[in-house]
Amino acid sequence: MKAKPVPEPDARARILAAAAEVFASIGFAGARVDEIAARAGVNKAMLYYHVGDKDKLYATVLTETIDRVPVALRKAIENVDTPAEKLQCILDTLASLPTNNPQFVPIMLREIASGGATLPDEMLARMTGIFQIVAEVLAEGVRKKAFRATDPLLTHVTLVGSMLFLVASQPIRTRVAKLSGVKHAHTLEDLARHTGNLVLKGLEVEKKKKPGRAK
Amino acid sequence: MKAKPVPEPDARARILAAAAEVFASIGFAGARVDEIAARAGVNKAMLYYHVGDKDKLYATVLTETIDRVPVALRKAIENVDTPAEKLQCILDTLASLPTNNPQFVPIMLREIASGGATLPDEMLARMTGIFQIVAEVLAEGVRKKAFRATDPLLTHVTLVGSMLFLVASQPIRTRVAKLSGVKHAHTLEDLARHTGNLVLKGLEVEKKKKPGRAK
DNA sequence: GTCTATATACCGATAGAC
DNA sequence: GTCTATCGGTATATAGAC
Repeated sequence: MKAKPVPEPDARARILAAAAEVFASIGFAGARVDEIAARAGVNKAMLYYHVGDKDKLYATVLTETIDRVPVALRKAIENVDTPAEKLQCILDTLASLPTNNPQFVPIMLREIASGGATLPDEMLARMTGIFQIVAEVLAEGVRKKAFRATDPLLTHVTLVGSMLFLVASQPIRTRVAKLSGVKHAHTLEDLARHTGNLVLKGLEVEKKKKPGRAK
Repeated sequence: MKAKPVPEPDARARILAAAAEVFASIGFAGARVDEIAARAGVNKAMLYYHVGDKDKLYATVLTETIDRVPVALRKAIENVDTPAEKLQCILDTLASLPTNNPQFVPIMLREIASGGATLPDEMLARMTGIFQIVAEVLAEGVRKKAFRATDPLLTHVTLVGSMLFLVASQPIRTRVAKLSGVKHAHTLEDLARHTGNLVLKGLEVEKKKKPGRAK
């Protein structure tokens, strides 16, 4: 094996990191290639040389950003026993995204807001990787009689969506809390625990009740 | 009282409606004033004459779009008895937003994604109107021993966030479902009921349990 | 591989005729 | 009130020297 074919070991990485920042904070249309280059400390022409045009830049950032999430989720639940604890671990991991992968949440929110209009099927397939993990845990929970049977896709979106929303709304929530004089100051762990307490209970099987009309 | 000072009864309204569409689908930075004018069927110069520049246009759309929501929520719960039913009504109303106020969800998602960086305090105060309603219902539920006491702001965001996310992700979810061969085809009512079943249970008071360590 | 300088296009905004 | 024509600014992208 020969030496790395990549020149300037980290120029490309710096460009992608800067691009992720800018795309996350102002979106694709608002992002300026000049600013990405400046933030990466490279000449704009070098940005085009190393990565490509703006579309290529965004696609690359999107791919790398999304792909890190299923990896983190798998790792988080691999040594956890019960399905309920696994879901809580998934929530904890999502809450930690701003620390480890700060661009994921805003970028994903914007993609959802535009209905994935510009997302190629291949990118959707990557997003499905996250759903697969949650779906597996839900199925395991149902199999072990810990969860009631729900629509996996809807439950996944409810769980992940509320978590992403909670995380993304952190800055706005802080301002709103200040304006209305409400207490705030929640850590990211607080958010995951609150969501867990609120949502996971809805998954529990009914212990002993009247038959009731089930759907 | 004299006749309407506004010329061309609906030109301004058509402009605002077109602007809402475009802002919702591609965001502020991506929106083109020319396209908004074209979609409204007015000359671009008239757009500037009737409404103002792009910033003014967006601020106007944002104000009108947000303000419609608390009104709809108040109306939805005014003749409803129990707090739990009120929350379900709120979810139903949020689920109906794509029908009555299609721009609200994508616009709000984008604002959250950018951390409200460009939102003036006055606009935040308007958003607080939605939170106030949910907070009132939550407080009523706690007072009537129907809900356990939770952090109102976090619970509000969890509830509304999961609902908005569910609604906004409808197009992407449809594509994902098709790609992974999962069943989909949910009506907006299905979404509200699913969220209600999942989240509202987490608010119920524990009937009879061991004291446990609270918080 | 690196950088300057520039081509090319587009977009927001308005001047000014009617 | 309405519209055409256009100005000025800015953005993406690349050509070409080193």
